[in-house]
Amino acid sequence: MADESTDRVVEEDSGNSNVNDNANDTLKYQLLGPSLTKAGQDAVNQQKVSEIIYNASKGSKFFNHEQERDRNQTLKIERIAAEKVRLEKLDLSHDLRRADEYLAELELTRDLSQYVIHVDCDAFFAAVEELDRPELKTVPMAVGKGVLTTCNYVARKFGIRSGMASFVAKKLCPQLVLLPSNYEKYTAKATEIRTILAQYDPLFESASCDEAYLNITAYCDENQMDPDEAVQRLRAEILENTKISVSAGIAPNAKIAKISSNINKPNGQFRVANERIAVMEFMQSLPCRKVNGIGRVFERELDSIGIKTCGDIYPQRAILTKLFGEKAFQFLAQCYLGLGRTNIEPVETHERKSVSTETTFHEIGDKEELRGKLRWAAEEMEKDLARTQFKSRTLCLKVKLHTFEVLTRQTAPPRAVSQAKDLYTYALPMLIKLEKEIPGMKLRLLGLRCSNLVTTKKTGLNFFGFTAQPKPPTVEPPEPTKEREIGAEEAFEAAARQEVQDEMNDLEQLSQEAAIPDQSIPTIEAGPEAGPVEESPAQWECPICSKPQMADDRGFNDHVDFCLSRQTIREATQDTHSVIDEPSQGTGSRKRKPVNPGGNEDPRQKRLFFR
DNA sequence: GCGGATCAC
DNA sequence: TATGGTGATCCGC
Repeated sequence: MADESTDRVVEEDSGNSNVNDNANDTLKYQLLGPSLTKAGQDAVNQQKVSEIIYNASKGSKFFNHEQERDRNQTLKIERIAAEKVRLEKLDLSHDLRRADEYLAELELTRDLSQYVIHVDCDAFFAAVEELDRPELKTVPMAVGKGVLTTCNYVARKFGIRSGMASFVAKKLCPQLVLLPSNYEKYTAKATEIRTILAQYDPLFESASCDEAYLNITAYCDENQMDPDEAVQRLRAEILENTKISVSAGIAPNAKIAKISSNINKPNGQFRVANERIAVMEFMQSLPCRKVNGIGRVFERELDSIGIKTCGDIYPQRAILTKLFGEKAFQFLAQCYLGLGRTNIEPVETHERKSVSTETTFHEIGDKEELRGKLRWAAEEMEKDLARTQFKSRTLCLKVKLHTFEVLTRQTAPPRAVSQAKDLYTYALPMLIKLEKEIPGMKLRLLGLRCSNLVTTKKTGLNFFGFTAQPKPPTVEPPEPTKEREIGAEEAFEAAARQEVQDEMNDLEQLSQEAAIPDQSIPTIEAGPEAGPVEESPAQWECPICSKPQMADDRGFNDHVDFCLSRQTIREATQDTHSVIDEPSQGTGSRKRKPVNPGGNEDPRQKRLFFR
């Protein structure tokens, strides 16, 4: 059976013009940027836009790099297509049975009892700017320098999109108005919106600055309201109170809600009913690219084996694991069935895994100047680590060459680090090594990333009041006062001396593969070696609700904000049910199953849950 | 565990 | 003239 259907697809596939017929087609598609399939592009002559972008980019280093990437992807895709042909000559009955068993297993996890919605602000940054300057509503306008972060719907008619280089956008539309971004303003507006969201689901989940997931099952129950009606009300309330228009998707799970919020954008909503048949039909004709987690590359790979829509996944199910791996198979199986998570939870409950900082600059080859950039990155990282209250056991240096090629090198300092001078000291040898590997190295970006994080926060109780760890977690002792009093300049001079030492030893070190810095570096002070990585998520007591809280500094979603807005709501609405006051009683106020059917929501974004 | 690649926003 | 920053995951080695 699988053989029959896959054969059919092969034949259909031979006429596919998207894949290999014209190498420039895929490159042009690539150059159009990632947001092509998003909303607002219907009226655009995509062919013409593509030509303009292509010509504006042609010959640049960026273009050459994209071309190179495109070539590699094309090669990979050819291998995949050839492998498919090879596989289909084999006996696939075992793989087919295994796939079907997995699908049957997944089917058992289907949960149609919840109303999950995804709320997405329409052209958010641009919309906020238009509130201050209404005259911009009727002209093409975008926010961002160098690269656009957002543009209004007038600009989209010209083929302009977020993520586009502004000089390219100007070619598409010379009269485009460009505004610098003002994140404080957007944050303030986002807070207003979240205040309203909390009334519909106090445990809503901010997906980003301008997006959120809500589970409105309880709200609908309590208010005897249809989900469509509830969302109409929610959107009207947001528009009235904040003057921001939002779109929404309503579905049995987050994955479909997310897709649905784009369907009637802007200022619209779309619902997929909580019925198996409705879900299956919706997925059947849905282009894979619409699913969160399937980007331009995976889209091309799937296309090359005849999968364009989620419905196309089924006939190919027997070969997916061998072609793309187990994770991808499981993910695609969930796409086909239209499964997704239903447990929506505040983002504070997620555990941070890394902190990073990076900047792009004009091409730099001068070694001293590059050290200056590294120093700056180290200083930024120190601030970020202080803000997030972490130390790091793994330090990663990221550079982008003038050719746009990206390289990373990581190292594990002998102990967790957080101070700029330490970060600099341990990152510098990696930079030096790269300079030796790449003679005449010229960079356009340099950054640092810290992972394997160790919290410096006081330990306590987690969100639900359980102790976070069986053993008392290690807490980094405060730095000795002596260290604190050393000024940054002084510290860097010390690091610079170390650098000279490093460079003197460099040849020998390299020959022994010993890019490990001298461990007698002044800053390393006693203190117990950090034991097992501190993972306690609960760190501080909320000044509003006096409950121990998960720590996470992500501004938009911080708990205090949440509590404050909840207080405001309660004052305004005489809210009496307020089960959210008692987070320790369970999974919150919602009537819903706490389980996550088929937790593998996204091939590249693992969700984190309470332990 | 490391480095490259992909993805989202 | 000129193409971003942050965080996360997966894969092959």
